[in-house]
Amino acid sequence: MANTDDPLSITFAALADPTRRAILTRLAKGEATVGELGEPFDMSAPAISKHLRVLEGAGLIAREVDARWRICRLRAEPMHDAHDWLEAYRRHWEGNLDRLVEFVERTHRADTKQRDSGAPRTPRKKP
Amino acid sequence: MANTDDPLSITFAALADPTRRAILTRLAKGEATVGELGEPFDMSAPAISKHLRVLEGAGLIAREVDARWRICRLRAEPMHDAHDWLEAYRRHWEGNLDRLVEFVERTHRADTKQRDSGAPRTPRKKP
DNA sequence: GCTTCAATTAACCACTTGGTTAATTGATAG
DNA sequence: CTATCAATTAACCAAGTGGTTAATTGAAGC
Repeated sequence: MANTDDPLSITFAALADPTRRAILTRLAKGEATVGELGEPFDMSAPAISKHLRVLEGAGLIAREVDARWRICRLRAEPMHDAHDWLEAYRRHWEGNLDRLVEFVERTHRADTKQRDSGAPRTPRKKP
Repeated sequence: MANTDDPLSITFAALADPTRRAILTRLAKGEATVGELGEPFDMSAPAISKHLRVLEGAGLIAREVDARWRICRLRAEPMHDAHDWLEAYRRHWEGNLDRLVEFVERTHRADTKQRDSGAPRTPRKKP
């Protein structure tokens, strides 16, 4: 997920790591220093620093310098777009719509020996 | 994001690519063959095949063999957990709660020369 | 000035990712 | 049997990831 990737890809990529998600969960409870954020993890300080850079690159956290400390805060806005993107698929998991389609499709084929669905793809030629 | 990663990480990682998201969007409209899915992209067939493997590994699609063709279908269930995870942060982006906290915190510090927030982190010792 | 401490940067490593071209598998059509 | 076609696998490559240890920066405290 290079720096040239689109914002949504960068957001999803940043969320695709349990350490980073745990850091965001911690920050949801309030600001924290880098040291405090890294304390729960069996991981070196540079490793935490890199995770924070990824989160900052995704716009999911902001860092502010306070003397020797860097105070991190959650910036949840990018999650909004990710949430919206997923929202569009809600009907597909609610009520198991896709399983229903599959079931109907499967039984139909068993009867008539042909594939079909509500939004049929362009038929392949079998001359 | 190795195969040993947790399901949520695998889901987010699978979504962190615009080609794969476009494939899912296409499949939301109905089943399709691998060839049909790859047609819109300026990309080789093996590249599409790899993307489909990632999506299948995340449980986001299912493939069924039909003669020479592989019919792909959307399986949106894994998105449900991702959506739920993000949902927990809704209040942080709605109403710009985090910006509010930052504002209050910033003005407070300007007045009293000390940092503080609603859920304060453990204070650092400055002996 | 010297030390200590928080954090980052530098350099390195093993592994993954996203793409390529070439070869392979399986089914269909003559 | 042979040719064709959909799709995958194999082998390869450049770049990115997630981690390490060692070195560096910058502010604080005596």
